[in-house]
Amino acid sequence: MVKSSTGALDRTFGALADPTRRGIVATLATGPRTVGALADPLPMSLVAVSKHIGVLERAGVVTRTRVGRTQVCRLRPDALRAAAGWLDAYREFWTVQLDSLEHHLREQV
Amino acid sequence: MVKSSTGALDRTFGALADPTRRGIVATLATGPRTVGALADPLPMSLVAVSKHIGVLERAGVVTRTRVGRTQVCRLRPDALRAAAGWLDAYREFWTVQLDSLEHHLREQV
DNA sequence: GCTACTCTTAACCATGTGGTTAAGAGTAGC
DNA sequence: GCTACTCTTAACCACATGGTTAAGAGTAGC
Repeated sequence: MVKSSTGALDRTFGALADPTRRGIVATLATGPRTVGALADPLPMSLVAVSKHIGVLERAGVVTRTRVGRTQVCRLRPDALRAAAGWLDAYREFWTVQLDSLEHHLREQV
Repeated sequence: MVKSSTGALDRTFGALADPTRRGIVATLATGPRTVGALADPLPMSLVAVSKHIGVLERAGVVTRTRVGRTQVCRLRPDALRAAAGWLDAYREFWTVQLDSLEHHLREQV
């Protein structure tokens, strides 16, 4: 089925739903890397890593720029910030709301 | 291919990668709802909503408990907190790191 | 220009998502 | 017990993900 409203948050959360891609994000947070440098420690082919980077790129989490014959990846903060912003709206829930859940459970006894 | 290490974060971020499910989370943040109440305003079948809830449930974001002949859904904060915690590690990046990126770009001129 | 290096594209396969309809399982209430 | 209500399971379809290998595109450097 065709996905009608594939928004930015969809792609961002989707991109983070994989340990390999979260690892790439963690690495890039320490500085830019080439595709090869990112792929080197990973237990999969370069092609697979390139495709993971493609998912991160489409999600706006990463940019690729050609430098000589290498492709340098950098982290873009915007998408990650948006995802964190969405979750922030529920920060209140898992602090305040926990108390009222506890309260509710006590009432059930 | 079989997914070997499908961790909790994988499922949590994956669950949030859909606007319908994020909407369900937003609704449940205001209080528990039955499956029917969640499905009512949504432009899709009850079955589709039930499957979305299944994804949220497997991700640990939501619990379902039978009450009479209805099924009541509640938000569980743990999974969301873990996802927000992961993103928090990069909060520094999109504030501090932005300055050094700017600095880097100026150096390139 | 030839070769080597780096990476992407193409083709393929298995699985999960995202939806449908149809049928089944539990519970409420007369 | 029968019926109505609420929800899940089963079967199906189309598409994206997550991996593979093989082949192609750009660039560097002799």
